[in-house]
Amino acid sequence: MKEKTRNLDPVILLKEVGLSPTMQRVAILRYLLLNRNHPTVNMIYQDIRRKIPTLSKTSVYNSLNLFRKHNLVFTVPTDEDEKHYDLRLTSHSHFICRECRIIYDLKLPKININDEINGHKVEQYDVILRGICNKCKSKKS
Amino acid sequence: MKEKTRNLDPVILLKEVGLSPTMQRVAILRYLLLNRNHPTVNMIYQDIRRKIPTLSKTSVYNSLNLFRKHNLVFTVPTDEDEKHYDLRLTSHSHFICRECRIIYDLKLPKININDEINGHKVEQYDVILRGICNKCKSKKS
DNA sequence: ATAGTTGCAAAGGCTTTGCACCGCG
DNA sequence: CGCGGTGCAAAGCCTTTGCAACTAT
Repeated sequence: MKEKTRNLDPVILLKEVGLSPTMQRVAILRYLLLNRNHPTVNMIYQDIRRKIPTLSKTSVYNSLNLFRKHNLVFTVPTDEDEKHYDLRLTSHSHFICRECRIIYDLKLPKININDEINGHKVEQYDVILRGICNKCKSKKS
Repeated sequence: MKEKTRNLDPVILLKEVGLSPTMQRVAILRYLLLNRNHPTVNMIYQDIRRKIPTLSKTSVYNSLNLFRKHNLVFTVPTDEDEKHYDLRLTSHSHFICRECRIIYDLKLPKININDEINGHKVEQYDVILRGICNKCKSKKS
């Protein structure tokens, strides 16, 4: 089975869902395309501000919430206060290190989920693994 | 394979992990034992306040954070702002309705996760399903 | 003109922190 | 007395909202 390939140009992605590709939006979406690091609003803001010094945090929030409505980005379900954003161009799981809090992408064998479970209509699922990542493990020894 | 049965007495549970069973802590833990509804701090607070009117929200926070440190309770990874608490006496998954935001427990076939993936030490995993629950589905029709 | 965007400032909401008080060994 | 636990008040953050200025069609 082949993953559907999607266009990786932020401008085209935005147009596809009917959003005007403003400088800010393109920059934010491009950041997400280039940095697959599940960033927080602040990480995105701090980075793009170097190129667009007038960028406001509000616009980052606005854009990301818009992107979410259009299923361009998703949030990684964590138990942290800050939201972490994710593109999901391919289906994958996440490993969260309880030491350094870094979120790693993981390719797990797909699990079979019915479209309907206990009468609930299932649209999406996430698998989150937790533990100690390899870097933190070696730091300790 | 049999699930390990655990004592369901809040006092004993607290003592087992070395926490003194104060009135507040017992009440909070008992609430979680009796109400498997993935409550927020506020839900717990509002309920117990009826019996212990002097209870403070701070104490609810203090207790729950303590319980978490001792692995008595966990938080359900959602993308909401309020944390939802869960006991996990048995391993189960969660279904979150994107309409009413209710979190349902789900018994899914266990998935096989290695203790180590990509060099990361896996200690725990969560499966979160999302969609529309049966109640909200029928409301719409 | 008109609708859509941006960004500052303020508000809102959840959680943590500081600290005084209380109770119990 | 000393220690742990509680709870009020305040602070801290993340996020949203209100709104005025701006842009582009």
